[in-house]
Amino acid sequence: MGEGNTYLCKACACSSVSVFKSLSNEEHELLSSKLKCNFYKKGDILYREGSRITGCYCVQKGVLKIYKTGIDEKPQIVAFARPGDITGYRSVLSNEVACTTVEALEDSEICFIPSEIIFALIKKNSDFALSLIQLTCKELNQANSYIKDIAQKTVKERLAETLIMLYETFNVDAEGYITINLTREDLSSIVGTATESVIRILSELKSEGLLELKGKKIKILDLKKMKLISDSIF
Amino acid sequence: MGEGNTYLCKACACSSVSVFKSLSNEEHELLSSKLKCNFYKKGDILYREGSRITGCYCVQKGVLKIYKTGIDEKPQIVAFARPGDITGYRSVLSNEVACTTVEALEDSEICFIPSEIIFALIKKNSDFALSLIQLTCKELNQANSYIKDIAQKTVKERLAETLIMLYETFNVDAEGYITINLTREDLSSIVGTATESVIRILSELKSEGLLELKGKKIKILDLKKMKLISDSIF
DNA sequence: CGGAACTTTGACACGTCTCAAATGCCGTGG
DNA sequence: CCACGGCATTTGAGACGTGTCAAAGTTCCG
Repeated sequence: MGEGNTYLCKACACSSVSVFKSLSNEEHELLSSKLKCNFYKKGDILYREGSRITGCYCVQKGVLKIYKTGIDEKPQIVAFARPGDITGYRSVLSNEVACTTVEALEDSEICFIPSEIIFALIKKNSDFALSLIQLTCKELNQANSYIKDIAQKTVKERLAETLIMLYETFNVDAEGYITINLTREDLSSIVGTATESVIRILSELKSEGLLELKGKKIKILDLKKMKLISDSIF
Repeated sequence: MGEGNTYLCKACACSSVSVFKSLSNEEHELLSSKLKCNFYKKGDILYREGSRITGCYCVQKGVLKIYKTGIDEKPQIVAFARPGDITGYRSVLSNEVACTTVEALEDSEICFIPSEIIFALIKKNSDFALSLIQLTCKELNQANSYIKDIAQKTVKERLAETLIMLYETFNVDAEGYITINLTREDLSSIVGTATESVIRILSELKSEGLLELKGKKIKILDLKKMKLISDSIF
């Protein structure tokens, strides 16, 4: 729960990336002057499902996992947030309690943007409003696709799909391993399966020569075949 | 594929319900003057996944099913649209090809709203923009919830959940049967399972005294118990 | 009235989950 | 620095849910 020092953040990633690109100079000023950055340690919770939040969060540095809590407290990861991404805007804009829990996967640096600013910008700048709409539309479409996949694909196909998504979202380190530190349990919370199934299928994919495993680290050896599996083409 | 007569629609449901409630009188005028209504027969396709659409659709009368096409052309229903609902706005706003196919479940009357109007209204009226954002946020949250459910619940639990959703969305007729005509296959395309499983579990729920079945028609006898099942509490 | 589409039932195979136990890894505190 | 305890990972065995295929029955609609 620690949140370290708060400092004013003049020119953080938030103002240069993502939905804020349509802001005028003046509006950027307004935004920057109101931002507060915080440090979060790995495992810290930014906010919990059901709590009321008073602004949204823009990732400067680090990675967040965003999940809903299901049966028996089992989490279902619905998204990640990387530098440049914002989260919490849904609850802010709909003026409802948070519908997900957000947790830092690594030590992170996060800007807080008070609700008023968001609303003011929407009122002032219709391009910004449009950007926000397009952002939510894109996420909505991804969510619908995932519903289709999770309903129709096998666990192996979904795991392949998830690994490809992680590969494309987080890139790889010098050795070719995907640059994100997820436990097997985290993986199962994305794929929507049991942890043991993830483990078994990972080693199956390894024995088929498609993956290399080193502890938690995963390297995709044959992206093409992985895509075939993910697309149920075998 | 028939689309019947087109007529100008001065004061249709679209202008009184849903996201358009924040429009000024003047804007209502503008909107109404540009609307074109069409009739669609049961089974008609409004547009297909992958096609480019030039406006969005507002349901006056009837019901639409909205689905994505998956493995082996198997459809996955992601939403319905009833009178007052609009569809297609996602693709319009993101300026992308349609990400779903939309089909009339009954004979329907649908207004077409050209893209320009939508964009003009967003530019002019920030409250309208905000309404649109809130609409997409709500749908996004529902989609995320459904991801969690489909990943964690059994078919029986999801079927119960689906029936409750249909009950709450479409109400019941004089005899208490849910007012929507879905085939067992449609049901399986919502729940994300095989048609035979739907059939088996429906009759299981019937034999448990929770449902009454008359052809395609379904009556919920014990809503409370259905909710318990849906919530995995037995 | 006839044919097509939809529904139902049964048998069977397979994927996936659960539970249990063994092993490995890592950080904490002595 | 090492030993300990706890947590994550791995493996196995068995049960159960669900999907598939096939065939018969039913309903719907032209």
